Amino acid sequence: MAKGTDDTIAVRISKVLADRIISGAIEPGARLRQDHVAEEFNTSHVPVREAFRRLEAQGLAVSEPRRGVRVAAFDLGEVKEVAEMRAALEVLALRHAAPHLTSAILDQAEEATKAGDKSRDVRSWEEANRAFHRLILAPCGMPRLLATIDDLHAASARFLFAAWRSEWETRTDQDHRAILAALRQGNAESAAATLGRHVQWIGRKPIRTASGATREAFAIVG
Amino acid sequence: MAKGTDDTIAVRISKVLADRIISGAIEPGARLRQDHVAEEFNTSHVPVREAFRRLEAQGLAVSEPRRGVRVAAFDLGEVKEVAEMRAALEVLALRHAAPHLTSAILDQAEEATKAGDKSRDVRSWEEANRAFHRLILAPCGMPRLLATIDDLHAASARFLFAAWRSEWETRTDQDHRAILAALRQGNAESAAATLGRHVQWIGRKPIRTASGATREAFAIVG
DNA sequence: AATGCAGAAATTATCTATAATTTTGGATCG
DNA sequence: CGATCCAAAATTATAGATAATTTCTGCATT
Repeated sequence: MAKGTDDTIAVRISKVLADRIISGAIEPGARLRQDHVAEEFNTSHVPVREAFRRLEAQGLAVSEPRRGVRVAAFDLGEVKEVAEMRAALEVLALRHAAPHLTSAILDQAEEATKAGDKSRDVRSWEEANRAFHRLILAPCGMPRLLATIDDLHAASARFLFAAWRSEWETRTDQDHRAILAALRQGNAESAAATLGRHVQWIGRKPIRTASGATREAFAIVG
Repeated sequence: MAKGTDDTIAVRISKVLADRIISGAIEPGARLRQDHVAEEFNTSHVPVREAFRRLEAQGLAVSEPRRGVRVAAFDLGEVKEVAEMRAALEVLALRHAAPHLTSAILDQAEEATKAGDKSRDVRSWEEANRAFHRLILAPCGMPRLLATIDDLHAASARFLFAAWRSEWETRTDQDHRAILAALRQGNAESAAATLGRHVQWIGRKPIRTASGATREAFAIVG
């Protein structure tokens, strides 16, 4: 992964901050103070502000004019919303990608699935899962659609990490295998239908809050 | 239309530029020079750069690091892509909005349809059409989905204005009426199906290029 | 005539400084 | 004791200036 030495400073900052927000290192609702960030990266606040605009566009931060920018909050409603948007858009992408899928690509996707099944922590499972989806969708050749899906995946990952902060139980992903089987048989519609259901699978999990009470956490697990 | 006096300057600039790009006042591929824009708006270039980031996020501009930003180009492929994304997402939004639609809203939507049918120029037709879609979709209560659909509408409008720069023939929108009728009968699925087909209706039109040759122009007409 | 190089001009990216706004802490008053 | 208001501090927004990069232009060379 090229760390983009030719990237502008603003892009580099936005990538680092995006990673922190997604991983949960910065809490939802936390303020992002431009001077603090600027100091950390040894820059002025101007590129920091541009980085904030990028995060805003991705839906990872929200800004109120003259009141600063803070990490976007999210609730069960947004988890559902993202799941449904992903279902609609990934199905569309897969329908267009299917004719261009080679067995080489499908083999790679199978490898990604196996890697996910073997993962012993959320982070590597998420990475493998994202790789699977990207592999089978990328050949659709629709850049705008893929960019939108990427942003939704970032949001999904955030929900996931918020719920399964550390514990993770390995599980074999039957959906991924069913999708691959259907694609190998040239049955794009069946694959798309499974994918549509798959990404709407919302996992539930009780987590302990800081105050000691327990509440349910939700995340897209597909 | 609140011109947002409390908006930040960057937001104001981005709105004006977005309007120019959508209307075709600035050609696709044209460079956006920050100092020139800054001079025009009597500001420094810093808010201009932030405005550029916003346009980029909306897909109206593309930027290459250290080489500046230019108005995004588009081709038939992207017109189709946007049409399909709109179909997928607007159908989703309508399914969620349907239970919350009141007859008052549907009446307003019918007014918008009539206004569109009476329009004698592209600009006012587009405005009425957008109002119709927004009215029936907004009650879905999914802010992220609505924001994405808005961006797609902006892109659609751009395609439309590029093709039908001035001439426009009035026509009665049967699809809008069919959608409203289905919604009034509580048949959300039928309305959604019609909407899905409706926004994928791509108009074709021969236009004369600067060099005198004719080529086909395409636009989403729904 | 085409190609390549050098210097100039233009443009972008960043930094430092200033102005404006909001938040906060504390003192005063009801 | 609590609410309100004012002043100080913190933070954001913008401006003006500087450094670095790219693009342009003209001239020399093949």
